[in-house]
Amino acid sequence: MQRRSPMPLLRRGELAERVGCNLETIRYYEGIGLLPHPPRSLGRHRLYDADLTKRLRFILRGRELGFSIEEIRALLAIADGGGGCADVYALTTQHLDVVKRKIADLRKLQRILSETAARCARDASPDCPIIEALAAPQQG
Amino acid sequence: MQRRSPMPLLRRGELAERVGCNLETIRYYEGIGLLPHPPRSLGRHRLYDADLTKRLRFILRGRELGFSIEEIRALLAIADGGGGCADVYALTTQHLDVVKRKIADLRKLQRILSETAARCARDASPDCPIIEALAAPQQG
DNA sequence: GCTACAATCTGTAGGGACTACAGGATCAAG
DNA sequence: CTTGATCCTGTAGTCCCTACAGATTGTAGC
Repeated sequence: MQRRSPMPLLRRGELAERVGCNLETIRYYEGIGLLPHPPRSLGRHRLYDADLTKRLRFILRGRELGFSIEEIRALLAIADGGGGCADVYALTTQHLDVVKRKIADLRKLQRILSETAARCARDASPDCPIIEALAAPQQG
Repeated sequence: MQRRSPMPLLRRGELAERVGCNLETIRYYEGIGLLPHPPRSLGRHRLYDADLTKRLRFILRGRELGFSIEEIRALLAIADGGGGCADVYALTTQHLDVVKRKIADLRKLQRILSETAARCARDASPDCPIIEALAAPQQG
């Protein structure tokens, strides 16, 4: 059990910098109950240990991966509860579908954007193909 | 010039249904100055012609493609001004970069999600690989 | 110990892009 | 002419933060 100060209790600003988020975001997550109330210093300053840091990283990671706050709340509940890997699996594959659809949409968008940009004369001509493309969605 | 009633002036609800958006969205776009004030009926009900419908479609299409309201405002200004295809090109390619980055991120996410989901035992075991993956981002 | 100055505390307001609601007026059909 | 759907207006709520103001600590130098 190596407990030789692996982390010397961070304050909010330090934690924010370490995990790479806005420091108000931390307070926000505490406010909505994703992050538990941390212990405080004598002067009521929040103090974060490794566990809380890990939990915050979990939340941020989930957000980064596109999970909603409520989805993350569910994941955390399962993680806290210990069991229910099946639930996590369901949540994840469900989310995976959303991600796949999003990628497909963006790829279509990319194609449209680059095609129209390629056709663009890049001059001051009044008939811009990009504008046309935006104006006429799918009129066959 | 075939002006034999190509469209018989739509009211807000009809327009919303036709273009496929929430009817409050139309009023919102009018409020922020993307959509001009339409003519009204005797009883102050908004009446939309083909031009306004087209403009709304333009806006919705732009949003769908991920342009921000301000970007669309710029595109519309250029379209209204007539010239400046070069500006449109700049805006589009710039946006294309964002889209490309987003696709790359989502692909990475997709890989992570499907890999972890595949490793998931789908039982009630306490050590869920998905939870682990979320908890430990990139600790080498 | 005292003085600066940075960091944190609190509550609350703002932002982007909508969406919903309440209470009243108008429209189209019967 | 009445009924029920639609529309009007202004305003409040949603989601997920982000920023600000004014007061309070924490800390480093002297």
